[in-house]
Amino acid sequence: MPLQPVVRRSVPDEVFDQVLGEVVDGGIEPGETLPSERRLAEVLGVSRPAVREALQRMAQTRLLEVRHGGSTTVRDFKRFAGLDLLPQLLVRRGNLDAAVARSVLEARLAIGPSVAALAADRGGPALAAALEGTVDALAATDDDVERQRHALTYWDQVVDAADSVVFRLMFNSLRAAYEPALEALAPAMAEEVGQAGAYRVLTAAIAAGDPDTARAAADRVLRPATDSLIAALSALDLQNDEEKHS
Amino acid sequence: MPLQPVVRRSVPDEVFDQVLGEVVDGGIEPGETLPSERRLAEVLGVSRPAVREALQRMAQTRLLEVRHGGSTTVRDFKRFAGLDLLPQLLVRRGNLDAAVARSVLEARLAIGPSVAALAADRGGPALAAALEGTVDALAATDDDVERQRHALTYWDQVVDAADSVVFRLMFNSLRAAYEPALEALAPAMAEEVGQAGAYRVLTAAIAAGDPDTARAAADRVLRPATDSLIAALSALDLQNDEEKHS
DNA sequence: AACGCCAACTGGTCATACCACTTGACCTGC
DNA sequence: GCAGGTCAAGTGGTATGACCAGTTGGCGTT
Repeated sequence: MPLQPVVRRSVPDEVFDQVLGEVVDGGIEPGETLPSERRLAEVLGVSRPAVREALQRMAQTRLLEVRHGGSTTVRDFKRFAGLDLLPQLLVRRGNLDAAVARSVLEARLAIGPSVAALAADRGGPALAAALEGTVDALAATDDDVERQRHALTYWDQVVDAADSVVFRLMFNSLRAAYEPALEALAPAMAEEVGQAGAYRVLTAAIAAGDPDTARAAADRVLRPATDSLIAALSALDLQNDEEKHS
Repeated sequence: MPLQPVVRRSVPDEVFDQVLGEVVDGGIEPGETLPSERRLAEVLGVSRPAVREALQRMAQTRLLEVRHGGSTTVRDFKRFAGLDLLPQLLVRRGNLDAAVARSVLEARLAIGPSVAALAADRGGPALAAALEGTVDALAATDDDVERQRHALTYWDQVVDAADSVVFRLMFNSLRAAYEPALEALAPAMAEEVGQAGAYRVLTAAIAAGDPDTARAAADRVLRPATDSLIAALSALDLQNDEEKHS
């Protein structure tokens, strides 16, 4: 087995994860109050600053409402959590959540073509050369993990060219959720990143400054793997349901 | 003037904002190291735990890289920041950033129709009734602020029906950026939220379970205000440029 | 019964001490 | 001279205890 970097989990990290689990898995309903910081510190066997740091981080993502002098209440994460929570929802307790994964694929398919269209509209000649270089690199390797990285680089360049802060931030959030599982997903994504030709067509459309063609080409890059993965996820889901009922 | 709730800014909040400003405005380049926690505490005249809390919160949003024993370095927020940073980018130092606002409008126009299509595909009969009720409420008031709130509720219901975690989280993030400025934006959005008819067409398409029609109808709801606002922002931008050069 | 005060509890902040880790200079042995 | 190990200094990580500041609810007064 290949050597892995040791994971060093700090105390606040641990507390954060535990409280997050309670909130996300419904152990504490929205509107309920959390135990006081002192009490939590006592129960968890850690110092109050450690608890405090975890709760403040959670408050920053709008999952808690902390009131000076009053109690700390849990908010409805489905209504208030931002996209930065995606990594924690995508893989919970070490398992991939099929419904979340499906929605990631759907979002990718919905947004990618729009970004490509914007890039076609705004990208200059330098962009085309850069994209071609990335596709060349993608085509030059046989390793699926490497190919995925090149594909990520490719989309990174497209997003840059789209010159949209919002899409850039969305891309960053999605990448943060995706990258940790990149190696595990290599077989599943092999179909997509193996199609260098589709990327070349997209590159040509972007280089030509043709938004509509670029949109369609991006769809052709993303759709096949999206469809087959969603089908696979559905099958997995049915299977899990059967196991539960047996 | 109407009484306003007092804003209570905690010490870590203040530190967070200051450091964030340095990072976002380029006062500290990516890769550079931050002063040590003790040093920062001394310079800012606050305690180390306060500094620590601010830095940890910043690290959670991937804007800093904190290494135990080593130094804390600044990361490139353009590459790593998630969508949750949007509120702070949209309005910086009290001013609306035109480029960011434009990208919000673009993203809204690109994503809204896709979400509507998903909702049409997945929504049941209960959804149609709920949406109609919201449009009725929207049509029943003359106050632009109230109308905006109803429009938000409308989209909230659509996003719910789309049954997609990712789009839900994106919507939450966008709303978090949008709501604080809701009152200021009332005149700008009046054009859109005044068109109850367009919402009714969209509602009918969703109720009919027709994704393609819903997509087109959503586009018609969002596009007019999007186009005119982007035009207004461009004019504003040119004007600012002229002021700079004069 | 209504009001106002106050004690108890909550989060907010600070100072300080010590632990754990990284770094780089220095020193050793070859 | 240089590869190796050693160690001190500096960094972030954690804990403790104290006190400030705001909220809440009960209890007494009116």
